[in-house]
Amino acid sequence: MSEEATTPSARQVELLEAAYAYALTHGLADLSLRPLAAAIGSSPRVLIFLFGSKDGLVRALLARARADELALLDRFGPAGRKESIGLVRAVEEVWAWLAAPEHRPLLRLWAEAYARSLVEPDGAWGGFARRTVDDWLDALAGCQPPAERDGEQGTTRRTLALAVLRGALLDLLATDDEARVTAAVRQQLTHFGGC
Amino acid sequence: MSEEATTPSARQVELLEAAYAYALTHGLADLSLRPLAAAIGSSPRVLIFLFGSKDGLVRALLARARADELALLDRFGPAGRKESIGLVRAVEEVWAWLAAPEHRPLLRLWAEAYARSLVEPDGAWGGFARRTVDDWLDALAGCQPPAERDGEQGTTRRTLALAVLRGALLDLLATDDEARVTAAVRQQLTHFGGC
DNA sequence: GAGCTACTGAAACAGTCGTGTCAGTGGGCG
DNA sequence: CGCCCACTGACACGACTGTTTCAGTAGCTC
Repeated sequence: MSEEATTPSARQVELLEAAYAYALTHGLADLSLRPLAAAIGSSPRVLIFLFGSKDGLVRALLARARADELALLDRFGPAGRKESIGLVRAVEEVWAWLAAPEHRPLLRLWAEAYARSLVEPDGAWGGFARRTVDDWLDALAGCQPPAERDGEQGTTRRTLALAVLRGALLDLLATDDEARVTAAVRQQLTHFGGC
Repeated sequence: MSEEATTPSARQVELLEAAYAYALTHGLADLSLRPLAAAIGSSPRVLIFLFGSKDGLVRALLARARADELALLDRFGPAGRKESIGLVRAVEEVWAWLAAPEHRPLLRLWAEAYARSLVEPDGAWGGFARRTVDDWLDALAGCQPPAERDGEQGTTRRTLALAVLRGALLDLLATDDEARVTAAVRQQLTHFGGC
């Protein structure tokens, strides 16, 4: 049914991983087959052969990035967990991950893909932003106690939590001022629980 | 001193305005001179002549977009105002503007430029994200009462306000779910003032 | 009228893009 | 051995890209 339902071959995942590392430092916007192939020790011919087309490669790269994202989310909000940790602790822990300098490249790539998918909803980028919002809202919902999770107020609270995380991340990526931005997130957490 | 300190000619601002309208609907990422020129009734030759290069044109377009942004900010936080309206009201009013459907294209363009300037800080896009964060923080500072404005807590509060606005905007652009996102912003406002 | 400035059209330049063609390689398995 | 299959190199195709060259044209001032 899908155009690429076949299990990826060993060589395919090897090249995808190399291309992913390349994309993390060079960005996806002006990604070009020839420079990429030269950098990862391959050739445009092979990339086209393995991924079908450049669009296919980009789709694979976006899926790869999303896998990293989902792996992060799984650490905090495994939907079927016994006891939920609550939104406050979830935001706290997620922010620690987002603010870590070693994750900057991935988050820049994420921002790039997100923005691009807003401008042109069709093609390889299509739906990335939408998908990522749903991923995160679901994960945050998994962190809320059941009583809070359902109902309008629960939706509102996790939407707000996501907004704070995303907005703070944008600020951090632009200014690199971790002290100021982290202080803002902390400020939110103190007001978020009580009241 | 600057490479383009000359006052823009009438024809230049006319074409810039047309190109700006084009960029608002088509995005900046894969902007190309020939299709753009054809759409606005000009020619690649003329665009190069008037703006020096494609980079010059992109820079002019980004400056044009920033002008729109600064015009918005001026409406809320004119730095030398007699009485400050406070962060809560500022966020409230700014959000009303951001959530208006007719501003969607501008905000998509903004997100695109922001993300791109994160990935490649050099070139025409360079520094856009950084500049825009400073613009907004300054504007929000202008809305805070003087006693709150200075000091660490004031900085933290306006950083948080900006993060909520930006994060909510990202959500809105991706999901178009104005009711949910606006509810989240409102929720924040009730907690923001009191406590 | 001459001369200057601002703008414009047509065509071509060198380069890069994604992709297709054709001919192989090497290894596992019958 | 021979066959197949995943993979690969060299190369060319056509369609773009930003930019340049050359040759203007309108309008203004002197």
